[in-house]
Amino acid sequence: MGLDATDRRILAALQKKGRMSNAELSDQVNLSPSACHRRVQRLEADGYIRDYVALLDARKMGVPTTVFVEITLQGQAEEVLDAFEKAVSRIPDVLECHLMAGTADYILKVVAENTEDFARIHKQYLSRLPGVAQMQSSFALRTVFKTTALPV
Amino acid sequence: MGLDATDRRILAALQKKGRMSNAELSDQVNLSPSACHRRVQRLEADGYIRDYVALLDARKMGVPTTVFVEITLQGQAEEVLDAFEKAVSRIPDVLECHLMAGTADYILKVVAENTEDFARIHKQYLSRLPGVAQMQSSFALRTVFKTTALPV
DNA sequence: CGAATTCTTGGAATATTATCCCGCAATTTC
DNA sequence: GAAATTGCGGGATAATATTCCAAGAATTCG
Repeated sequence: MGLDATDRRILAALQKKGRMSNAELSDQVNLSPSACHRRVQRLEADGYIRDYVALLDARKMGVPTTVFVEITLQGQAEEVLDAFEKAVSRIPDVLECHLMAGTADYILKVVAENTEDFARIHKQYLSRLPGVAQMQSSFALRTVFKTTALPV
Repeated sequence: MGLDATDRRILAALQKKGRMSNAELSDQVNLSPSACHRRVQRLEADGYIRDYVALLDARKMGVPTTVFVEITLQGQAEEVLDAFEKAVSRIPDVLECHLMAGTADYILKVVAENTEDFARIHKQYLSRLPGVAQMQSSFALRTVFKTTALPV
């Protein structure tokens, strides 16, 4: 893959703390600042690091509720899927959309203020999605944990 | 909630590009650099911004496969749940764990290299989780989209 | 085995950026 | 209406990123 142990340590560190200063990072991976900086630039240029983002607190932002929505479409013609995906991608409350194996269905991850707010999202967006045969929503009572850090 | 329109613009921008320089950010939100910086510090201190992280490319990192695992436990005694959650949180390939409403079950989001690798994860970790009555794994064929950005 | 090439390193110089301090203006409070 | 509070912009300074260069290790090739 082209990653040595030092690269992996860099990636592991930046996955946890993306705004770590280069000096601190170079310290953690036992490299001089300039060598470390070069590696980070390479990892960015080669696409291992896709982005740096701020993660917000869902509770503080007023969307503490996560809902998983399983959707079965009426058919699997490509146009049906395309139209569905295009429509889904415009819903701001949907954070993830996965095409699943098996019967042609999707899983969406949706965030909402609460149950009522999800009802609004359902009415306003989900119920209007094209090509839907069946929809089943499952509420998360509590997020036990959640990370964006891939195993390195 | 204590957030005005400028705060929201700051949060929206940092959710997309967490390493934006303060000068660039202040420009986007029509604020002087110093005022903008002060707001960011407040948003961090008040916990609206939880973290800055680097997002890695799952494909490049060799884990292009996402699997959702639904788990039903044998009982809902608190000790059973605690033991289960504690054990799950030690599996590096599990990125998310949610306690779901309804029958006491969980949804896990797992990443793997491929189907075989998921078999390894299943054998090595999932099959050994305590208190499990039933487990059903669903493979994602394709991630249509995925974002960490909450609606602001 | 040795020379040449390539690759990666560390340190120093420079440019960029973050951070803090100050005075000012607007709004609120009494 | 005066005092206090809040948020602003500009400027000084400290921290940080970024680039350049020469030297050392690893690899290739004759």
